[in-house]
Amino acid sequence: MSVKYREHKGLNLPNVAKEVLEKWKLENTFEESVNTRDENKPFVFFEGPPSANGMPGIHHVMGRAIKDIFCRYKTLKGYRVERKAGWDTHGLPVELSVEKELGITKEDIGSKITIEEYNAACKKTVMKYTDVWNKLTEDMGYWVDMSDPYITYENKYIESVWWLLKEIYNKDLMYKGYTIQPYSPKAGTGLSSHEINQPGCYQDVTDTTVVAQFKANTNDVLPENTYFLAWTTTPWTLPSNTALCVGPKIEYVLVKTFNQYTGDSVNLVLAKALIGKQLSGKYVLANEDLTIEDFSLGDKKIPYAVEKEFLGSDLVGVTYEQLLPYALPHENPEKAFQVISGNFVTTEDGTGIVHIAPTFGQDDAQVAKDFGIPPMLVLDENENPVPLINLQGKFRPEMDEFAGLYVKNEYYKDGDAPDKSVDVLIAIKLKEENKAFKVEKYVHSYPHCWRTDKPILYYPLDSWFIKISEVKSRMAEINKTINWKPKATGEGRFGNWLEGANDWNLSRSRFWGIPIPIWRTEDGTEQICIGSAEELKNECQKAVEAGLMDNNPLASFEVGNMDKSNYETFDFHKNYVDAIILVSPNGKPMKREADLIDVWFDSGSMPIAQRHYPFENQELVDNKGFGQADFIAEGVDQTRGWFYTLHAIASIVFDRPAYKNVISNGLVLDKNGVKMSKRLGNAVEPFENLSTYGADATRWYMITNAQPWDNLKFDLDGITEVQRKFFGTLYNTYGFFALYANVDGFSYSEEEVPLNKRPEIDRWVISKLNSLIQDVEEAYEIYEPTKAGRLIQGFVTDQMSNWYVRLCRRRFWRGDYTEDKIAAYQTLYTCLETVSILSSPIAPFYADQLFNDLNQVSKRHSEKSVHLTNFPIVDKNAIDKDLEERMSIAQKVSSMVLSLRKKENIKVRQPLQKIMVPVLDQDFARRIEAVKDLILSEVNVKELELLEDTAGVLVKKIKPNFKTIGKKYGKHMKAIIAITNQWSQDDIILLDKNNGWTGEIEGDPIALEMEDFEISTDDIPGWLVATEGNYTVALDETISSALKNEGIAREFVNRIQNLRKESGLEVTDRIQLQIKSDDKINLAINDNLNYICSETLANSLDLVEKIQGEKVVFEVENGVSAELVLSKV
RNA sequence: AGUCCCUUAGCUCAGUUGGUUAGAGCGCUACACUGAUAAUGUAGAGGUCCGCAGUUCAAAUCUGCGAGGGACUACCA
Repeated sequence: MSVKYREHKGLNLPNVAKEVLEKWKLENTFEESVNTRDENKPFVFFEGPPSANGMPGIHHVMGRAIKDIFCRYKTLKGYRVERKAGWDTHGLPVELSVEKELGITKEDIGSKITIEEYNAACKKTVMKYTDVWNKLTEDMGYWVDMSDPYITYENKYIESVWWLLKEIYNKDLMYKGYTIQPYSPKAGTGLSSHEINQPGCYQDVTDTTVVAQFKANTNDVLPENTYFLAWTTTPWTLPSNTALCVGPKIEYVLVKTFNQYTGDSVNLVLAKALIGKQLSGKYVLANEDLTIEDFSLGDKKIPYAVEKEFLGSDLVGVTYEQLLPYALPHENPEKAFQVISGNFVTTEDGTGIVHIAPTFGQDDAQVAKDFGIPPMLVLDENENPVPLINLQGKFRPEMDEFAGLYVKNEYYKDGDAPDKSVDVLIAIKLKEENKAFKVEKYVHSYPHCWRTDKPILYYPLDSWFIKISEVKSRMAEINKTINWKPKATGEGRFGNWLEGANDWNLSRSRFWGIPIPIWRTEDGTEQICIGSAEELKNECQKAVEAGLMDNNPLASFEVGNMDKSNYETFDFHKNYVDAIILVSPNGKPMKREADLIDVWFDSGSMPIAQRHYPFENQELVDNKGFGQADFIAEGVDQTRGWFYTLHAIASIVFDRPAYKNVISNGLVLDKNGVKMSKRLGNAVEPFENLSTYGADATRWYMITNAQPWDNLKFDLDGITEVQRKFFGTLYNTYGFFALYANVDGFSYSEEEVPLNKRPEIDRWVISKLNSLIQDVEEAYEIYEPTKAGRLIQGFVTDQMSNWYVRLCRRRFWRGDYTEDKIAAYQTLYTCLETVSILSSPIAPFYADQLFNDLNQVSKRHSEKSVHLTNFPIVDKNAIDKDLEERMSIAQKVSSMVLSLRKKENIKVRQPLQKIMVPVLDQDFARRIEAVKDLILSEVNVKELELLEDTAGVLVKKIKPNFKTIGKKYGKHMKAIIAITNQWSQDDIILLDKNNGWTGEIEGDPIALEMEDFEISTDDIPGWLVATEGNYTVALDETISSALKNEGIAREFVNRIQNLRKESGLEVTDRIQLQIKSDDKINLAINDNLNYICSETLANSLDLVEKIQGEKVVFEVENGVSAELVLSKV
């Protein structure tokens, strides 16, 4: 026996991780775990690309632990799980951090710094923290191939993205439209919401506001001369009005009164809640002194009277006359000028009716679109639809007397501004035409361009869209085939989102990203979408031949050559491709559309772009399923991010789901449930955490504490608990095993002791173990890691450690190396080894160490790591539910006896004579008989007596079985309970005799059988009794003198064992004992001499009058102390 | 504003198809057990199962309304 089980000095999980990590590196364990698996049995996993320009947080540990668990699990199941890492490299955060770094702004790009230089800086910055990320990956034990990651800025990647986009383009699912965006006419550029939110952008300004009167077309509800009142702070948008919006649930009134400027009699519609606000000042409610008829223009008071009330929904569909008829929408003008409804309408200010100008407001555009209301777009000289205001911020020619005027005076050069702004002119015009109810100055906060300091407009700007609206029903259908964890996220949040999905706005007016590969003629009549480098090269060639370009920028690119170097001969980024001018079929020059693609399209393309499909890896993607993930996992915040874009692209292009199983995990909050942020200082630093507690404890805590999709309240005390409770117990169980297996030289070299030759407790724990394998496998299979972890933890702490080992201790450390002992070793070994495999996906480091500690001696596996083994196969024959039930009885009964002892203050060390258990059915009798010895030894009692109720001494209790009776006689349940509650002991005996009960309740015949009742014993008169559920136990508490002495002997054994331990003796050392003679204990010792000696490995025990050597004094029981000397032989 | 999720002991969480007295761990108190244990056992204290209404013989569980918390979307992640 040369190799021994490693005996560790204390459990240090961070060190374990370090040691195992070294081993993995040395042995290439990760590569092995992939390469040794069957190539034809792939399990496809997609790694969502993190952005490496920010530091990782503790939530990344959570997300990656989930990914890792299932990849490792599937590996154990024999799948080949390749995991290609990736980096998300484009997008606004990168650009912002570069701008900050260089001290420049978006405006400087192209002037102070070239786009080329700027993009180079972005490229450099984006990978700033790769090392940190790689370290986190390693430290937390996340296995992913970092050696060859996909990077979204690489030309190969972009080429695949372009290919996808062209596929979508070819399906006629792309179009150029517009969205309403903040726009600065002075700067001539759109602004991002980020720019709008910069401090100082919102400034208080005084604007001319108008409450306009929109004349309703008469109908059943509304009389002649009825006007809708709508308030606006931007009168310049009134010519572009195409609808009015009411709140469907808001109450409106019809008010009869007069226009203060013209004196005309008018009927006004406005929200009831705003009468006071609008009809104030001059306006007074008509009364006896001032009737409606009395008014004439010039009077100081204007009477009004409320005529009618209605709900907003009643007004929907009513049409009205255009307020300022300069132009009509070029499309569907007949649908314009009607009342629609929207939930965003409030009665906080204004009139409760909102003027809608779809071309100049985001909400406006949305609500108009929902109701099919056309925006005020007219056709320009080139037949392109444009709004009534041009890009300089001036009214178009259609606006007659207003044509050419800036809509805001601020846009004029200093000194050039007219006295009266457009807003004022419009207000005057409306007043004169009986179209203005009220004109007022109003101070409000309005966004300004941070660069020019001029007010911005919300303006329709060109964007490219994917027609999601056309494919969303198919997307919803495909979504139904995806297994979402949790289900509700897929069906609810994601499903609903799909149903209501808007077209996908792809355009981003930034610099660092994938350019939209569309080239277009100036008049927009011809365009081309480029889908590959080859195509671009060919098109460039045509352009060169047409004389539009001097040379072909892709001249040195060799078509079909997939070498990296070949793909570095050009650059697909904006700085490069914007210089390319292509030629249209009609010979016109085509320029690239200036925008970039939404970065979400980048990451959504990764299933194929990571493999440069279809230019490379066609076989893998087309025939081996690598274009479709078996499994992905990300945070729930990705529902409308990555999950969505993956799904959209795969659905549109391939008509299949991008992933079959998906876990969307919740957030990691601090222990008070507050989101972690640097600002609050409550963020947990992942590296510090990992080095303090170790990856295993952190991962185990995260996974077992809450379901992944619930938010995790991250509490360090929780990790400590896991460390102590789960890993501590597992470690100690192994330590116990190793200690004695080394003493006995157990190396699992003996023949396996057949199950039927092993004792009941061995078969029990093996049965439990196999149940565990089955349950854990199922939990992993349905992507429930929390369940798996909790099951394993329960087995380790409750079954294996606190029951099996506890009850079997003496089998390990007493007696010869018999078959029983070998069985015990084999059993415990099997448990430990199986646990190491089952828990390895969650706790990869510790599990590997445990596995190797065991395997190093036994050599049962040829694999050098637990992660290279196979998931254990359930031995269904070993599962014996009856046995598990029996043991559960033993556990319960033991616990009850211990509780009785406690109640009577009798130490467990004091043996007692007898317990009695009433049995009411033979099944129970058989079961408890089988585990009798275990119970007796656990509770330190000599006999167990089964009490059959022959004499009728047992007091019985009866409980109706609600489940079975409820089904039959639900209505009479209460009556039945009332009856059975009154039954006496005799009634219960009678029930037994008659094998049921029949009767009548409210005229209905009732027939109850024995299975409708549960009969249990309540009490055994004259005994100390504990009852729990259906079990009852009685304890004989008389202590005879023999028992008393045995108790004293056990007390001695306990003290001597403790002494041995304290003196640092090895478990195998033999000792000799001297005890000072004392009448009170002599008998107890002499009667149990053999017992004491064999328990404590004492060669001799002498009772002496005077003891020699260093004595120890202790109290045996109240008032009796003993003196003892222990010496090593 | 919309969509979705969550709410059970001081804390973290279980709670099967509705069914008997709603559980576990941590923490607290006391006592015990232990030649594996950083463990463990027993007992005690601790509950308006967020609220209201409904369905039902029976609701933590199903339905509706509401409250509180959270996430996402409201255009350049």
